[in-house]
Amino acid sequence: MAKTGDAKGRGVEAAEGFDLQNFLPYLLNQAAEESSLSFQRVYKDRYGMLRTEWRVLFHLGIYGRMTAREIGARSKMHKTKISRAVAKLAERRFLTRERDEADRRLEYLQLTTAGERAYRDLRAVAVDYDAQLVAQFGADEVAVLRRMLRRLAGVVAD
Amino acid sequence: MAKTGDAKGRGVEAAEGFDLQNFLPYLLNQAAEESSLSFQRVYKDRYGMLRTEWRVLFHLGIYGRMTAREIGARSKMHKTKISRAVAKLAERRFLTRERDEADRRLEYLQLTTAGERAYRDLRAVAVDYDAQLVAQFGADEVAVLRRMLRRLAGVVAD
DNA sequence: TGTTAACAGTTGAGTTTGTAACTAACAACG
DNA sequence: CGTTGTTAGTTACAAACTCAACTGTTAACA
Repeated sequence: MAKTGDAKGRGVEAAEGFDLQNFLPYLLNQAAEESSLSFQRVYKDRYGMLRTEWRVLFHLGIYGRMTAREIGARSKMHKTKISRAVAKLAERRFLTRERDEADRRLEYLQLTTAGERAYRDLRAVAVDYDAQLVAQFGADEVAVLRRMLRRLAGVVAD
Repeated sequence: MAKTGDAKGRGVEAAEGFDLQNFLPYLLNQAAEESSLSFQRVYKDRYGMLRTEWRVLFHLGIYGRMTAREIGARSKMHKTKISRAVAKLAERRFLTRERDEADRRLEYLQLTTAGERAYRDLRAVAVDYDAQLVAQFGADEVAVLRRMLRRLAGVVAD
């Protein structure tokens, strides 16, 4: 009963009512990409960092000394990405690696002074940027948004 | 006045109150990635498609015959990604390419019967999956979410 | 018209990512 | 102890992405 009269001109049953712009995975990706752009420019241009790298930097900046495994557990990033990000950050002297002598598989990562400086700098940018993103909505709306996103992201605790 | 007494144990000023889990670009990425996973498994396992490919497929399925340029304008995907996705879909006989004789730079893309079949199959999965994602929230909440995401994605009209 | 700019789409080189296999170390249990 | 399994982290290779340069075509306008 759908009005699919003009299959040529209008596309295959647009009338069946599937809207890509409302498909959550697609919509989330679009929003995520768009909202990452400006911040990406900063960490990329200012520090030559990749997304994985600022994430590792922030994890260490926020939560302090921890192992790659813990970063993986918190962020759900794959361990190879973390491994490579850590290698780059270490090379740039943004963090130090310290072997755990009790369990020599583990390596504790910690920001150096330079790493902390970079973290604080980027954190300030992030705070401003987030505020700017949030400013276009009401506080209650933002609370709803954050709660739903956390749920969709599968964040249980922290 | 922030209680940063245990810099070693707690990390660098967690007290300054920056929470990665609330930073919108990060949170959006987490939610987007997580929510894409199940659907990705379907188009990947069932059709060996990449994300760009199902997107192109859906654009043609929903909106009908159009050029690569139009797909790019709607989806904000880079033209090289689209070019390669189109090449793959054409190779699999999911779409046909037709040169515009009035402006020979343009090429109209259109799904074949096989392409349409794949589109309908995946659309059905997408509809179910979206419903399932949405089911865990209230209808009003979802409306708020979608509106905010569209805004963040920079969707003006359509 | 002839020249220059702009546009649609493709290709190639270098970079980043994903997958699987790998090393090194610990754990469990006979 | 010694075998087997598991874990933390790395590496190798292939797939995918990015960016810039390219082809072919149309538009602008002197």
